[in-house]
Amino acid sequence: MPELPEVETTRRGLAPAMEGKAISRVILNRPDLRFPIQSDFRARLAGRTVERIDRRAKYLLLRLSGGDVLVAHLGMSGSFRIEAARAPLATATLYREIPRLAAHDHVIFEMSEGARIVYNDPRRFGFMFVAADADLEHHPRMRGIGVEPLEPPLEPSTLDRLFEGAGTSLKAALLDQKRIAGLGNIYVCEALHRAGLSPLRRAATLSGGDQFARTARRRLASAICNVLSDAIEAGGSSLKDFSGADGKPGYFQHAFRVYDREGAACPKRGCKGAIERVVQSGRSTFYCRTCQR
DNA sequence: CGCATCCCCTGCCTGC
DNA sequence: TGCAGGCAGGGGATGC
Repeated sequence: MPELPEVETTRRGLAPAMEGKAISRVILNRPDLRFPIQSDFRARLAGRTVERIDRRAKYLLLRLSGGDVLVAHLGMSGSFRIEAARAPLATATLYREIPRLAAHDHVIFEMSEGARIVYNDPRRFGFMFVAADADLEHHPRMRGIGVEPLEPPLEPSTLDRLFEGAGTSLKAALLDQKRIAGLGNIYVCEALHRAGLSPLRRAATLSGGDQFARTARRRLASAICNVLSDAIEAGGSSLKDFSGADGKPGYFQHAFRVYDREGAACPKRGCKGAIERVVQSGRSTFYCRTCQR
């Protein structure tokens, strides 16, 4: 589910529920997600105020008072939901209301004002950890992450540098988080179709000074920025069950031009081709061989 | 070093 | 209806 637009949608949904508010307690329903959860995870969060929520690549960064940062990655199936504070019962409360747990609710953040932020992740490819904010850029999981494609907007000259000497396919190069951060399988396929470039082409053919490469870089840089901003504006893509933390599903999946559209007519005006599915480095690629060269 | 392959895990869909 | 197999938005480890 979550590529850059979905993570950004999640960030925007969580911000009003968490920023400026304190975490009173953290509940762990299992000792691990993708990786074991740090033994001091709960203690380092309790009582801290979430000062700001940022995004880097596909990571959410919750900056905490006291100099720590909570880093969360949603993997393939992770999502957050907000359960608003319940109104206090009018008369004496005879029981403590137990919130309903859904399957795969692994981590719950209780906020001081009563709201609960629930992390759900069926496949458990997601993970979280707490780190000192000052060391974050040296952290093994954060080190080496590539450029952010939107802020500032990706430049053709950056693509020139990133693809120089790359022996791999354009598709694989764009999926590589060490080059550009935040693209995943959907948005790479969509960006390449918008740019009219074949995912099978060698990435290095976009580097250098010849006319084709210069044009291709310009088209690709624009296509990447445009598809990501369009998707963010649509609240991301909801394939199965993704929804932003506010509970609203995204609707960018209706704007897919190639992803998961094998056999459909190519949507490009005037193109008579059809969308094909091929496998590259073990993952599906959708493209039109007629207009993507 | 770069690249392909396999693997982690659960759920859903297809075909038999 | 049940079951096996394939596939899924990510990315880390391994081996060539």
